[in-house]
Amino acid sequence: MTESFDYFVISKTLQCWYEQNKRELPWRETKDPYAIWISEVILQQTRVNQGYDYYLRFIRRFPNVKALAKASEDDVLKQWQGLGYYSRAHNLHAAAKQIEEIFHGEFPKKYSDILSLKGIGEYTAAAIMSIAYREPFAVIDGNVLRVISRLFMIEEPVNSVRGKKKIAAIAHAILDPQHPEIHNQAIMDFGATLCKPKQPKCNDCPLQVHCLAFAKNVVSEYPVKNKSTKITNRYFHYFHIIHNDHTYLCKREANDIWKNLYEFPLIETSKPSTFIELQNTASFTRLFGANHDILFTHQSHVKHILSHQIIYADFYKVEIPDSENFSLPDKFQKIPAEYITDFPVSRLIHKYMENY
DNA sequence: AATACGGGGAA
DNA sequence: TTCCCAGTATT
Repeated sequence: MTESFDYFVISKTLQCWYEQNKRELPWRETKDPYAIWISEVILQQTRVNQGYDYYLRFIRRFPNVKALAKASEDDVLKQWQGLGYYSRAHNLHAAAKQIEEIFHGEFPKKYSDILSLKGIGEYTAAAIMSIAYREPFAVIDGNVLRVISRLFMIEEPVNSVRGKKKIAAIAHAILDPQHPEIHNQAIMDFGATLCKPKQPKCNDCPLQVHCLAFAKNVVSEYPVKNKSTKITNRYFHYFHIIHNDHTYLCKREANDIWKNLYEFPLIETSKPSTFIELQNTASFTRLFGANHDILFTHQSHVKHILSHQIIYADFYKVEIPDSENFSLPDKFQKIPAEYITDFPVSRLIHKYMENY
């Protein structure tokens, strides 16, 4: 009894704080489940500032499920270019088609149906249920994990199953079922702007009296977390081929970084390699044969840092005389030079194209 | 239960 | 440098 009352006070305090301090955001102007969905997927593992413009552009280009479903894969990827985690765009596109075919173009209203859509997990399903339909589902994202882990001094790592279950139980317990959409957005905004990972503003915190970690002066030790995996090094060698004002691009199909994005013909090596060493590989011969009239020029060496890998990329300009008879296998698309910007590419390729 | 998946911003 | 962000899918 006293416990549930305490939970109620916590939610009310958060909601009150939210009304005074919430950020004005475009996806908070609508109850359209489609728009809410797009915003939530864009914001997966992505800060509001980074996703803001993408949201506006995406909604303008694909205003509803039908528009997204009938768009081309490349068009959707192109809108996503630069945002990262490209499977989100792929899944968004697939889910729009799911909605068209399975739910007859109407965005589903049941939690289980929403959860069945590609790219929607427990967090996003709960966010849509609560924000678009005002149903009592508690969201659990990075902010909620941190806020609850501090408030209740959760000792289990938040990235362990036990820790997550413990926090999920509390998240549901403190949810105000009368105002789930306000509660959920309140606790996330609170975590993002006040109960931050570094330098939380405990002095301004309206939940200070409820916070066990603050009482023991150990806020900075929470959330407890298992250490992350280590990073790997990769070595990419790209060939920007120029032949009759055309170049070649290839779509990345493997389950790897940048899946479904395009890039120049690539040779990846397990160690740093000079051009001479590259020339002696079977991959090189497959691309360029034994043709001696080709002029290779080293253009740039780039260190590209991702979350769990570092890519060392060399770019070579490959000039082939117009008179030369040259072609590559079908998986490489021959592209007129002026069309290369039509293809969705990684940040790494985009930067090269900009400087070229 | 672990790992892969981008890119950027803050300290 | 390190952390981590309105997480999900795969292994």
